[in-house]
Amino acid sequence: MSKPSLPQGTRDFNAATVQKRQFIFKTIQSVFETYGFQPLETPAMENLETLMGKYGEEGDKLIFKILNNGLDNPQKKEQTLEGVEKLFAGKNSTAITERALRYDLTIPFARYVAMNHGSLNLPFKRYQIQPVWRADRPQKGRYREFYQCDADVVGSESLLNEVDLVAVYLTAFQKLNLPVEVKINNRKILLALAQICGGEDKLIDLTIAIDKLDKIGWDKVKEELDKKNFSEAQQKIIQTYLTIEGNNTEKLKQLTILLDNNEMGLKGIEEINFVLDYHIQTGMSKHLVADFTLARGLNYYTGIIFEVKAVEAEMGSIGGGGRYNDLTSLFGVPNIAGVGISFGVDRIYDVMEEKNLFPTTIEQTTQVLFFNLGEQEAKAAYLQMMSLRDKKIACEIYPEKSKFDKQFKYAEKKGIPNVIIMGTEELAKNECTVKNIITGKQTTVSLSDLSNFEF
RNA sequence: GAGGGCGUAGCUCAGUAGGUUAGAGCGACAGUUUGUGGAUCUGUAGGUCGUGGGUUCGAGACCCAUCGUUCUCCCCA
Repeated sequence: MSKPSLPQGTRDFNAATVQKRQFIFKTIQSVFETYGFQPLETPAMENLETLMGKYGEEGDKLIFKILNNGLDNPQKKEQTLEGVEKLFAGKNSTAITERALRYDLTIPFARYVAMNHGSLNLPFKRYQIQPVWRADRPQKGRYREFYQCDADVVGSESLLNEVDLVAVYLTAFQKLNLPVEVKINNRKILLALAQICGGEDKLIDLTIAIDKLDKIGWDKVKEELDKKNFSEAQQKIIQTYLTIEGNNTEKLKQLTILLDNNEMGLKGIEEINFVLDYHIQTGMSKHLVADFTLARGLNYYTGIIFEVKAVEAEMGSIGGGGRYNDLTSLFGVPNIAGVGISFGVDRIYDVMEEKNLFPTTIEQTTQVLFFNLGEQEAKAAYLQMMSLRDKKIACEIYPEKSKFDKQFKYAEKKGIPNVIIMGTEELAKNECTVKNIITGKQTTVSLSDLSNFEF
């Protein structure tokens, strides 16, 4: 028998880790609810067709596909072999796989909205906290199974939603005590830049090149632009665009000049201004940074886009989102606009752990351990324990009659602060001994008073 | 998809230019202590050196393959 192991990129979570993760989940969830979002859960698997083509070419490759059952059925051998042929031709085959694990929460949500739009009360605000799976190669801050916490609003084009979602981000991270910066940009601005530099069809090439700036530097970006046939004049504009600096107001002013009254661009700038202006009022604008190099890969975004970065941490983005004006049309229901954000809990956990930001109080364990000193003693102790449990005090009894040494060590390792000793001596007097193993203080308590004892 | 690092006891690692019975610390277990733990001391258990080939008189060490893991790039949370 080989050693047991875990699939690549997946993890087990021990008690301490689960409690810390729960802390993050609960914090985010409570913020979502405070802002009027309601929960939704969708299945771990979707029809492959629902997911394919929604995340770009790269994204499609990272979808975990589920092998169909019954492929060994001899009667279907022909179909199966044909399916395999299709796979080798680079196509998907429903004969081999027709289901896949969810890749994010946004597309399943869009699918849900498309299926239920008749009965939804628009604008519809939902949040969703579930794991997603990606067949990516694991590395730091990157797993094959990880949680996302999404909040989306559909059926409203108002920028007030963007304003609100920024507030959700900043409120949640403030509660988590994790300093962050929310970067904001607008796909309309990127589109405007593309229009100025050779046409809208250049948008994708442009965003890919722009996105790489902080990683590879301008010279390499220029090389990419050369390859994609951007002219010198166009490159000049792009370079100016990328080197815009200053505070948000200054940056937007410079951008306005650069984009030279491009209608789309002005619209984009106006939208960012709207959001910034609202948050000057709330005092949150100091955590908001207009960043025109922000592009975001998911190609369904059409308006404002966000990305959250932990301040002073070696970690990719810990959240992202944006506006998608026609996501449900992919599922045959046009004209439902939406905007949403996502929290990457696993990365948030990693950053908080690295920076030691978890409150010490969240690791909870048993409060009282009853020693087991024999059959009669254990039976008497059990009764006392049940009355403490009624008072919501977490207790347990050591299941075997063992030496003190062993029972003490168990309590110590599990971090149980109190032990109760009920042996023959104590029972004879209807008492028990309560010992705090941290302070070493020992108290004799009569059994009738035990349920009122302050541990 | 491309490229690098690492796989030796439950854990963290050592193992010198290939040489006999592969080591340490921590942990575990037992005793010192029939009902008062954390300390000390003593003792015990635990490894087909990831797996499979190859080179060699001889491989934990060298070579090849394979699996696992980790990191970087691509891309992303």
